[in-house]
Amino acid sequence: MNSRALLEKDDSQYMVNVFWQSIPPVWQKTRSLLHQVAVEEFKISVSHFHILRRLKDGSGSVSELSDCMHLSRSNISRSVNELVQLGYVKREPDRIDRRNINLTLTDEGEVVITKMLDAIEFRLKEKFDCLASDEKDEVAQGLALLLKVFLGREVI
Amino acid sequence: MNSRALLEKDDSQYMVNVFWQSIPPVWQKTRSLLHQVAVEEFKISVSHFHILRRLKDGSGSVSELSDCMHLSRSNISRSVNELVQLGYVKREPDRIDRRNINLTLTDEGEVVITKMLDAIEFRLKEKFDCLASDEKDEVAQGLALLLKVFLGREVI
DNA sequence: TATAATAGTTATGCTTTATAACTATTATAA
DNA sequence: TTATAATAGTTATAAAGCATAACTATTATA
Repeated sequence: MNSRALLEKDDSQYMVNVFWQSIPPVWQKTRSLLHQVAVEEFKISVSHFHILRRLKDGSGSVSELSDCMHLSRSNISRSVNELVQLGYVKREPDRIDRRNINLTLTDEGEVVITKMLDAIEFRLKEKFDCLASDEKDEVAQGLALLLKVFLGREVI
Repeated sequence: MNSRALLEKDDSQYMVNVFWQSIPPVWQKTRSLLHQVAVEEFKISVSHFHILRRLKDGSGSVSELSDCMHLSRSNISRSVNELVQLGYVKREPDRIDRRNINLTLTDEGEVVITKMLDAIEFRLKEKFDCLASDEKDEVAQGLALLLKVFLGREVI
């Protein structure tokens, strides 16, 4: 089917169609991928994986994680506790404001999340390498725009 | 930042970055939207919503839903049971192969899922209407390619 | 200084999901 | 044909995920 023709006919209706056909299945596939790596290979939950992933780029707090992951603080708190017991995360109370507890990865946590991200990247690259260079560009531009319109955020 | 420059440097690495930055947040936003409409407005679960959405385009079975939704048959079976009790879905045993039970929407189910999809479409269009026409085109093309490379499927 | 706000934790229960055991029906292979 | 396997669906059970509310400790503010 010629998407151009449809776009000219009713842009937004077509967008909605494309949205339903792509976003949910792509996410399901992604979630299944994360599940394979996190749960089956590394024996932690997908939620744990996301926490480690966020902490990889620097430190964080329960509240910050709660905000960006859209989960309640109580759940993050419990998950963090489990990650601490696994030896992947350490808590360090802030000396200035003692309400804050800073979360950082341990060396072991760093190793584990790096391995997991590598495993996932490997599989993602396998998929993306099937695309021509200009097609990759199109996907990247499309996703960047989607992010902008959906969340008012730019790709860094 | 100039994405073009990055693309020329290392296409797939950049793709993976874009992927992590866009897909999970976009999906979280989407899920939150579905939750608002399905759970808060229409008092059914997001999973129920997806079942009704699949059944809207024709009939289906527990196994088919299980496959495409990546959920176990037992869960689909229970969910379908709840939807039957709500009066949104009806079961019709197949006369040829009596193992199969055909699932279709009732009139009420049809009305409800149509209302829900309209509500969601309204909000999606609100977002997409902020894009210029050529930008919509870019998003649609990007998502179509993503679908193709990710799931080997074409947008209909 | 009393009150409110913030950060985090713990306790509880509901929802979602997976696994396993089961029935009923149809396909297949000896 | 008959015994076995495969398929479709259901039910039971338990585990994981998640939200709400109640709580402690600390800091801000009125």
